[in-house]
Amino acid sequence: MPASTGARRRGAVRSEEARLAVLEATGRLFAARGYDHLTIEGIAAEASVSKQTIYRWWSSKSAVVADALIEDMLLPDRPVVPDTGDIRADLIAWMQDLVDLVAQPGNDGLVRSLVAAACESPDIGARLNDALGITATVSTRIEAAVAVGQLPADLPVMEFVRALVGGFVLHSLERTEPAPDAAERLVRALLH
Amino acid sequence: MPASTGARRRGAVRSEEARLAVLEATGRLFAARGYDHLTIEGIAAEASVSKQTIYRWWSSKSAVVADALIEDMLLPDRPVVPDTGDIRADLIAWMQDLVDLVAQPGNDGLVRSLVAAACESPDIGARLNDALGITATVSTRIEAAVAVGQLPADLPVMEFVRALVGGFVLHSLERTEPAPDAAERLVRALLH
DNA sequence: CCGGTAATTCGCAACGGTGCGTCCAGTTAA
DNA sequence: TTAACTGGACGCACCGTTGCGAATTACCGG
Repeated sequence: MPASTGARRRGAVRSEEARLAVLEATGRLFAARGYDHLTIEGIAAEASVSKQTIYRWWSSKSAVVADALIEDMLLPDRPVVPDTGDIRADLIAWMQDLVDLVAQPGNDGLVRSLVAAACESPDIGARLNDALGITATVSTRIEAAVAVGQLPADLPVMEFVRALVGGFVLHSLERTEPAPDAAERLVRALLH
Repeated sequence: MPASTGARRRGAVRSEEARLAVLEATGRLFAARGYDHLTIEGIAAEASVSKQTIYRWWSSKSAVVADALIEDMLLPDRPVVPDTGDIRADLIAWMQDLVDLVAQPGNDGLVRSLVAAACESPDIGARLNDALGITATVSTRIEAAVAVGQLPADLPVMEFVRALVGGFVLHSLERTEPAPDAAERLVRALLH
């Protein structure tokens, strides 16, 4: 670790090309076959990189996935919570976007794969909320609703969001065809 | 075909002893090392049973775990939702029991293991709710609260419960020390 | 300024280990 | 007789590690 000052490093420098190839390959395989069928050797082959190059920089499969998650290689464009002033309608619209997203052909196992990864790695678990767009979009929208009095001032925002996303995740784990009004029902369960 | 009378089976019958030994061994190993470190060969050894005997009756690791789940080999005694008449206090008490349960020494990875298993198997996923005691206790308690007017009549009960349990599960995945008032906050997020 | 050397990267290829899922042989029980 | 049992072996996939040669890059002495 040749850090800030003094100890300068000598020798070849890390190949950014290889690094990106690994993360992109991880994203492709993750989407195509899911987290549990992901293997280091498979990633290496897909990225046209040697296995050692992966082991040199990442300690495990979950570390690679965590990095790919950070660099936005795993998830397609995440829905954004709209702000029409009506918090209920906005949350329903957002949840519906989420439902539609995972209903698309290639994305059936996507949530399950993410959750599986989170089960295995604390790093990914901590970022699971972020991955589904919570901090970035939902909680700020909730706080705005609290500010204008649409929601009680003492609402535990973090827990509220967790319940919302958690309900969505549990539903995904059940693998049942989501009802047409699934998004609306889930939001209504929280906003009654 | 081997119906009521007449058509008798020939040959040895399935050993109930072996069947139970497998499920009990699965329960022990699941609690001790978690779902992902569970192996068929490990179960066979722990149960003093040949690997073939497992493959004869179960198609995969997750099938064995699903059966063990059904036969209550995986989870310690599950908390029951009390009924004092105050739905909020009851839910908080139940949720606190749940938090305390997984806070016990051996149980840290229990929820994560269950969720990991649910990710891999539709069978287990469908039963995850049951496993955490939903149908048996929570939803009936909720419906009772609806009946006496403590909760709105049009509350989507199933979704409400999913949100409650989902919030708990997501919190487990984050691996953060639960705050002392975590149970209370989660319930308050749903009951405001 | 130039060439040597040391450090660090990469790719390739192999290693022993573990678990998979299957198969066969022999034994035991309905 | 027939099916379930035990025990052992098989090839396969992937693991995580190691050794090797080649390329790259900094430093250092001429």
